[in-house]
Amino acid sequence: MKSHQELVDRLRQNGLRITPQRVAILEAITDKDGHITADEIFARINPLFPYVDISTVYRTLDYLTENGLLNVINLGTGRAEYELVSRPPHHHLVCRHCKQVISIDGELVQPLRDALLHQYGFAADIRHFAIFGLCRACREAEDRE
Amino acid sequence: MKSHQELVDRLRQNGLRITPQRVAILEAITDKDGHITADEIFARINPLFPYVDISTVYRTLDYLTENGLLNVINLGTGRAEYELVSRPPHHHLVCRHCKQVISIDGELVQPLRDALLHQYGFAADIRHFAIFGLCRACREAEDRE
DNA sequence: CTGAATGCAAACAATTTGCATTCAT
DNA sequence: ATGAATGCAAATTGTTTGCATTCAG
Repeated sequence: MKSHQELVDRLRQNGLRITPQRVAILEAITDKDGHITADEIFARINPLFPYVDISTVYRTLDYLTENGLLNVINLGTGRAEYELVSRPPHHHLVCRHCKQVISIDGELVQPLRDALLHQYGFAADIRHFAIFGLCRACREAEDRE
Repeated sequence: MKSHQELVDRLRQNGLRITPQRVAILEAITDKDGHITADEIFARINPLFPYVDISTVYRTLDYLTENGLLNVINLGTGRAEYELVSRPPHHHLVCRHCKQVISIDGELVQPLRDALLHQYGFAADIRHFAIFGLCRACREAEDRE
């Protein structure tokens, strides 16, 4: 659980510009503490700062991603999800039936990462790992049919 | 390498309707032999059958997916990719820098699948596996900076 | 013949862009 | 003061939908 203040400090340290919009957006992200979409951020911010435009949200998300504060994840929902880089390593199991996203920790995936690195020279990004499939509940429901 | 004829036969067997559009779309998919996007299909078909509409392409892709002939993959490119279910199990390594997609075979991932199934009851879809990261070339280029 | 599939045009949703204005440094 | 960031409106891109017409079975 990182406060947005720490992140603002980090922006400042890197010589990046700090604007009220950026602070508000970081706040929305740290509040949610997980992955969040652009329009979710917009929805949270809008009541408090009605003048902030959705395009600013997108631009800021790009900016924060480029500067290493955020990761983008694409979970096949049709909209990009953003999360703090600082979150502990974990992965996403996306149920293709109920669309539920289960977070699991990074350990399980370590052997696979090693294998990919050795055999393909591919450095799997430990934070962009999305695994699609069927969760237990949906699998059981499907068997019952 | 599956001919589109086999697939048309399969449609027929399942009592699904066969139209010239559907045949053309299947043909485009088997020709490409890999993953393909809706507009790629459209681009291939259009010169030959100019009357085929992009909406028909999308509807057909949905239809073929629902009926188990195709898989949808979302590789974070902003557009959905489709591929034949009949392709041997494999996965996609997506380079977040050069956007290259590397296909690897299914073996490597087997241990992880087993672990997910046992520990989380999650049946990872062996065909929808997308792994994001940095390919060798881009990693080396980045180190050099 | 009958319902399913198509073409067309129009609607949508997510995201991006051009440009004049405002603001952080 | 100067270039970067913003708001606004409009454009783009990928995808979906309503509806009258056509076609496969």
